[in-house]
Amino acid sequence: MQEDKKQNSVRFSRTRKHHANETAEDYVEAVAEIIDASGECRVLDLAKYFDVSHVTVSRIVKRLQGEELLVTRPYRPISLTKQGAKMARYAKQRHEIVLDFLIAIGVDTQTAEIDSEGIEHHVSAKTLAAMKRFL
Amino acid sequence: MQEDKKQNSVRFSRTRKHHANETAEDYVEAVAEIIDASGECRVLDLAKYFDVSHVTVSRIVKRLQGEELLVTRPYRPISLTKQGAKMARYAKQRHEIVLDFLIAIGVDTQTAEIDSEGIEHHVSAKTLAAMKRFL
DNA sequence: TGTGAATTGTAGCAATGGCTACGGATGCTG
DNA sequence: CAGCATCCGTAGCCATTGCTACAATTCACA
Repeated sequence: MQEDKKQNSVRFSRTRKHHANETAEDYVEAVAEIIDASGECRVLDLAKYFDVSHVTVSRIVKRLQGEELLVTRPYRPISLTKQGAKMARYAKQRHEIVLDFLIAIGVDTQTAEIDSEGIEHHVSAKTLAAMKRFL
Repeated sequence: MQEDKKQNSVRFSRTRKHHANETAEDYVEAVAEIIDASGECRVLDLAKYFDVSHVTVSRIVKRLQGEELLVTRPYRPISLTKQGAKMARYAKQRHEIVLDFLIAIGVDTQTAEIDSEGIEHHVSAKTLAAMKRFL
């Protein structure tokens, strides 16, 4: 019973906290991507990227700045901290492996792109390794 | 640009709403599992299952009753509606396919159990089909 | 340079899902 | 059948992520 409980507490990790992590990963990855593509990243770029209002982006950016994942000043572009860049690299790598893996097992590219976005946050190191072996 | 925006709105489906769906699926699946295992499902059973407080369960159960996924009365056991049972069957099936698939690509059972919980909600019909073909 | 468009921030609302503290129901057991 | 333990509901707090409406800032161009 105790073991079951412990196991579930891992399996169903507390939602709010877990999702905040996913958001952080999505945002740093997007910031890296946007800077890479266009030279700088603004609040509105992220709003378009995630298809949410600029207000939502603004608030999340503020939170992530507090977590020292990115840096910005009012009305200024957004850049990643060292820590944020590290997270972005890791997220991107994981994302690419999941994407390539889905394509490798026969999922069409567009579906693979959609699904990999959702899946990537739930893939442990071990599963990621298994996907790499498969590729 | 419009196309990109549209695509992203699918890829990054609005979090709150999406997560509410995940919660619903997790709960109906758990209710089905608990009833199957012990004959009835109580609030506390779900609280132990998800390792959250009974208060959280109570509120979510109320919401899901409003969505006609399950039925209960104060201080009484919880059962699934027809619609809830259907969702539970679908979720269970999808869960099992993802779990078996992860094991098939070489992930150890325990890790597969953890990861499949998170992954299952993000697997489209097409990806699920690809996993089935692989098995 | 000044003014208007575009961008970003702030205020404040809702929904969801965490929690503790406390009170009411239920039901077992002496 | 009385009382106590267990179960469950309510009140009320917080955090996160949506939103609209409005205010402030920046920037380009006339």
